[in-house]
Amino acid sequence: MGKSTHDCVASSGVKKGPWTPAEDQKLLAFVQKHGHGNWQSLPQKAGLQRCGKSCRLRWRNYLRPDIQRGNFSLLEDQTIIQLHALLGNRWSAITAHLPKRTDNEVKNYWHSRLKKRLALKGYDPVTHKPKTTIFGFANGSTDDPKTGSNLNHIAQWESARLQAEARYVRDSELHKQAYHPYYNNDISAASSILLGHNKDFGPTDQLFGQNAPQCLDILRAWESMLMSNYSKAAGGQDHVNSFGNHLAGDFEPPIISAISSNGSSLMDCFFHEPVGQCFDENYGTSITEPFATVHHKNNGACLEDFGLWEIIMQRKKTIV
DNA sequence: AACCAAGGCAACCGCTCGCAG
DNA sequence: CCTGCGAGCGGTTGCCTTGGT
Repeated sequence: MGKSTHDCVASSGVKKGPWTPAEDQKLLAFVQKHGHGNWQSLPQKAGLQRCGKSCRLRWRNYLRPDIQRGNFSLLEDQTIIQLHALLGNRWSAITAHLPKRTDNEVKNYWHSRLKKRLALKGYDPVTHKPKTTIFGFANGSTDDPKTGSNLNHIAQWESARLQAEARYVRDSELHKQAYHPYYNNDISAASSILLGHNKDFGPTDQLFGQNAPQCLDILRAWESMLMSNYSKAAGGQDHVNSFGNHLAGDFEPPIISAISSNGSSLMDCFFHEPVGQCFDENYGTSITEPFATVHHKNNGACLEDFGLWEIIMQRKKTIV
């Protein structure tokens, strides 16, 4: 397409650079009174020596009344990180979940803070995978103590990614449904339905019909795979997961134990725990504990081994 | 106090998309 | 279908501030 005719050009009378308070006041007053309408014609009408594009940016990124300025909260940090893992550099899509922030602000914040923070923790800010190969431990080196600590982080990262995905889909797909477990914040019911624990609801597909949330689809597929692996493992035979990683035949997914012992499941963990606990500085507690348990109890098996990563990457293409 | 480097952030640039004619 | 225009988006730039020496 090339350069559009409306692009700001260095023609005479068009000012560039930082906006002055007087210019801000002119733009603000005009938009509040008339609306912005056509940005190209706005500068002339408002008496500004700026191009329309510059006016639009100034309004969107600074003057809009619904913008919240100031420090980002922990929750906002985590939301951005999780959504970036899911969506990549799609700042407008990410910002859609932070209604009081601008895409420019989120983008700047990512580049100046969050990216570095991830790097410090040993994650590639682009792929959100650990910089040290994620597959190292899956190649038979599960007894490496260094790997063990990585596993914990990986598991936490995966869970947070999934949670972001769940929230993303939930927000976009379910918010208009009047009667729905999620809509009513009855997450436990939703997860129970998926696991067939709640006899008050029919099968998942009957309940959701064609509006079945895809995040749940992912979890369902994952748990299905887990069950499948477990059933094979219970037979005492070694098996190989979808990544071709070898799993010892005597491993016992603790998720199974959790379901049978107290009726809750990994699904419950995903939806019950507040996002704010996912990435505390010390990677301490929270939703990720079940995964840590997975690691400890199963001699190094992790989400990767259960094929969740593969499912997410496949689903990511269809959801976004 | 002066200088310098690094970081943060507002603004710009160039490209793509959607839509109307 | 093609073209041009307006709007939106993501990458980049460059100025300003801050902190260290």
